[in-house]
Amino acid sequence: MNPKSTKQTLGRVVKSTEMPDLARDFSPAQLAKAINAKRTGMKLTLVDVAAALSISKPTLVKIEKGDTNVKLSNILKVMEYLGLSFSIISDKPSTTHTGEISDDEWY
Amino acid sequence: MNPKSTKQTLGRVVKSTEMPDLARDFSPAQLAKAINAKRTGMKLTLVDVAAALSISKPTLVKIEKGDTNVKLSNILKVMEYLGLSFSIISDKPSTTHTGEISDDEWY
DNA sequence: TACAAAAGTAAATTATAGTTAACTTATATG
DNA sequence: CATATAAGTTAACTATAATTTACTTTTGTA
Repeated sequence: MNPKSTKQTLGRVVKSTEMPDLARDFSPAQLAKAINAKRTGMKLTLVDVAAALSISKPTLVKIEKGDTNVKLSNILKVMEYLGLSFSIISDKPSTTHTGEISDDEWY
Repeated sequence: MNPKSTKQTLGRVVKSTEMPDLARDFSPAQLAKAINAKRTGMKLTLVDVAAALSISKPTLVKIEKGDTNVKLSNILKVMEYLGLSFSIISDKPSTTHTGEISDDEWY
């Protein structure tokens, strides 16, 4: 029941390639899914994107499989092209200081 | 005036190595700064971290200089070790759908 | 200011990511 | 089904990231 590849929405079953929940904690697999979902959602082929960014198809495939043995620069190219970006999260909930800031207590 | 390396906080000037504003739009330079700020804030040396993660010091330096010609796996090792993580952002503000989801309109 | 520890750089070598080209499944769609 | 288009894989090769070692520079501190 409830396989990841289908979703019930107001009685209508939606088969996807669905956008992963980007609020979740980061994982390479999640990034891969987001990239693949974006690309397919935009109706672009692997060859389209690879050619547009001057990267090879095998590299794009690696990225969409969640392989982390890939240069960051290539991943960023793809993300930017598809309209994805990162934000950086710090474990310790950043304390939203209004008061004094000692020189190295922020972390 | 207002150089990036100092900050006025309730009359006290704080020289840093300051945690970058993680809410800002992502850039490799920002990531580099966050990593360097975390490491130094935690009083760890380049050698400490490099040794703990079995990566070389020159690679760590590249990462902290914002060089993107580095494997994602190495960056993720460092980030995890220091308690940093990514979240993935989609350009188009994700429409917070409650209603119908057509099969490829999410992007 | 001298000493130590950390930061950062450089060059030579090794490991491996990335490329190209060709091929093999898959997925549509006429 | 037959054909086409995209996805995904493979192998040989090239480009370059990563490592090691050693050195230079910076920074902090007794």
